[in-house]
Amino acid sequence: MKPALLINQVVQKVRAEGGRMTAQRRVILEALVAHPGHPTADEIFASVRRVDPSINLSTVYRTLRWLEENGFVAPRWFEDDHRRERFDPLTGTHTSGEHFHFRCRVCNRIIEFDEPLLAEVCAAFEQRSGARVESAALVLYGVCARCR
Amino acid sequence: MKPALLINQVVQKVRAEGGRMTAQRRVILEALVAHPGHPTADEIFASVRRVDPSINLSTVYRTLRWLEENGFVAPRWFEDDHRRERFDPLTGTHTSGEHFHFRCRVCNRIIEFDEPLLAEVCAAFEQRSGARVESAALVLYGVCARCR
DNA sequence: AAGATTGATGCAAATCGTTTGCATTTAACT
DNA sequence: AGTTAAATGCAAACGATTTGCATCAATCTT
Repeated sequence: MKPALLINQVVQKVRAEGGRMTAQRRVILEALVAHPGHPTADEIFASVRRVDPSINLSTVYRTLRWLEENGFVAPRWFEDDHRRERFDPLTGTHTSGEHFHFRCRVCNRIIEFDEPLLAEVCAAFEQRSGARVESAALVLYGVCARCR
Repeated sequence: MKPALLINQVVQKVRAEGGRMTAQRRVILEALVAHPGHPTADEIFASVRRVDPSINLSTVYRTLRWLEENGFVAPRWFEDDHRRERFDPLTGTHTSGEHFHFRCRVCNRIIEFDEPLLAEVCAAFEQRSGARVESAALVLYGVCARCR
């Protein structure tokens, strides 16, 4: 459903920026790709440590920030643990403003969906208010099918 | 449009809970009522200090938490400064799940709206996924009419 | 293939918003 | 007025993220 973010693309971009493809970055990327859903920095850190225990948390953060700045992941926050940043690997299958999240309060899983009505909601608001809408974040909270 | 949260109601609730109506709480409440939009704790703190410079920031937090637990305000986070908690005075004019926010990235103002389509979006998602939706948070980001 | 260059790392300390423990104050009861 | 427990002020703790800096190592040079 959601094709994995391709490591090759990242390598290419790193080099294009005059950066270096380090062992740490490779491990972090692999952890991110392998992770289902929207991991936090220390979930990634935990995976990464199993492969190379010498990797530091700040390296994980720096790598995730780099990925964010270069459009490979997007930061997300959800109302329950709103302080922990979560990283949403971007795949190009849906662009920002066109998809939303559902978070199950039982299993904490996050489900991603496209929602055509959302565009209408934005358009309606623009008309009514005179504002220009540039992006939208919709999060639904509840209990997923599996947990009911 | 948005009727102010009534101090009398709070006083009533405080007493019902066996609590005390202190001078500090009164000042904080007045600051909150006087504040347009969705202030942060230290915006409230700043207002409050002008009236009584001896009030402490932790008292502001404790009071806001109490208001939150008793349904007088709701906590909100927006993507730009996602770390700062904002306090949304609840008025009973619209209930949770039925209203959303627009945030202007120029003036940082937050505009609140009801949006009937949102209920449809939730219903559509429930049908499609089998999940039960309990609440929804929709935030639009862009430039408001005044700032264009 | 060895050396130079400079970007990335590990570590520890800093940051920022929010919370907490505790001794003291004070609102509301008697 | 005196009692008592809730609320305060203060300072210290917190948890997630960031930063400065000395060191390490990918890539470029030769």
